[in-house]
Amino acid sequence: MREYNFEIEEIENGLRLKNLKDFQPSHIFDCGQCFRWIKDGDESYTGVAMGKILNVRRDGEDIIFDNTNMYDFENIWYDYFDLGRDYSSIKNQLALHDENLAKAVEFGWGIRILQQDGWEMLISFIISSNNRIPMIQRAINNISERYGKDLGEYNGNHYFSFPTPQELSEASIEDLRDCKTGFRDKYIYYTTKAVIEDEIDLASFVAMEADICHKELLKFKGVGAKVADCIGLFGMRKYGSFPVDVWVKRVLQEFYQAEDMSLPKMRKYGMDLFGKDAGFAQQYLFYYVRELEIGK
DNA sequence: AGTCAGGTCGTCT
DNA sequence: AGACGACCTGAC
Repeated sequence: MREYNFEIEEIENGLRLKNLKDFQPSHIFDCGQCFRWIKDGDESYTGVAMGKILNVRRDGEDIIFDNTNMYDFENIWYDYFDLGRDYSSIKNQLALHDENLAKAVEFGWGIRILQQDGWEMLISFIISSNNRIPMIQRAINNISERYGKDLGEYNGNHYFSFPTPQELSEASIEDLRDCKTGFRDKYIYYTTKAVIEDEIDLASFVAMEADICHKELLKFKGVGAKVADCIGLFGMRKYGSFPVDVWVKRVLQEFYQAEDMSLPKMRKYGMDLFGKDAGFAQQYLFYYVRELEIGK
């Protein structure tokens, strides 16, 4: 077994993580980075990632991972939850930047940026454009049900993997419209087509230099600056990304004296302001203002 | 009925 | 380069 700076206890059908710092399920799953983790009635979250169903909840000071084992923890969940990163150090650094960021970090103390799948992020964030979270979730769920693999049951519900490019290429534009993707149906269709025909491996984007990665992502239909930044940050480890949506735009205007400038300028403004950790700063700020509806 | 939501695309200066 | 309207969908 590997050595960690927290303790793991194997329990019935899962794991108990003790002394795990900077980890709060609600902060992680509700900070806007993912769409497939749904809160159950018991305050636990169930989601699908890397073809596995996992349930996560807090139990006092501990975190419970249900429906998994040590093997998957070491091979999947450790990296997925970015457990090798020292978030306390990042938070301390950000808190020194300014008062507002300090408050945002305190508010979303348990946020972690998940290391999600690049291909899934590509399609998911295309769907996110000019859309609402419940509808984004529904569309992704429809796509997974119809084109992904049945992963079986957990607590009475069926879960499906997010389809591979090959699997999703079975869908026509009309099929995608039926999944309630709206006008983004053709973006998804042509993006999937491009990935298949040009044999693009989205996982290889992780190794790319951030700027190149961003430019490559912009080549896909339905991917603009904001969506490319989200894909880069959440699916390709580009932590200097600064996705600017309506909320972040408000943040920059409310807290950081930004004028009402264009999106490309806002993006540069944020990246210059926060530097290499801009992506982390963006997440804490986004969660803070959206939860409290600051500036609305 | 009109507006708005994790924006992007196409078209026109 | 930069501005502007259109766009699925459904909830307020």
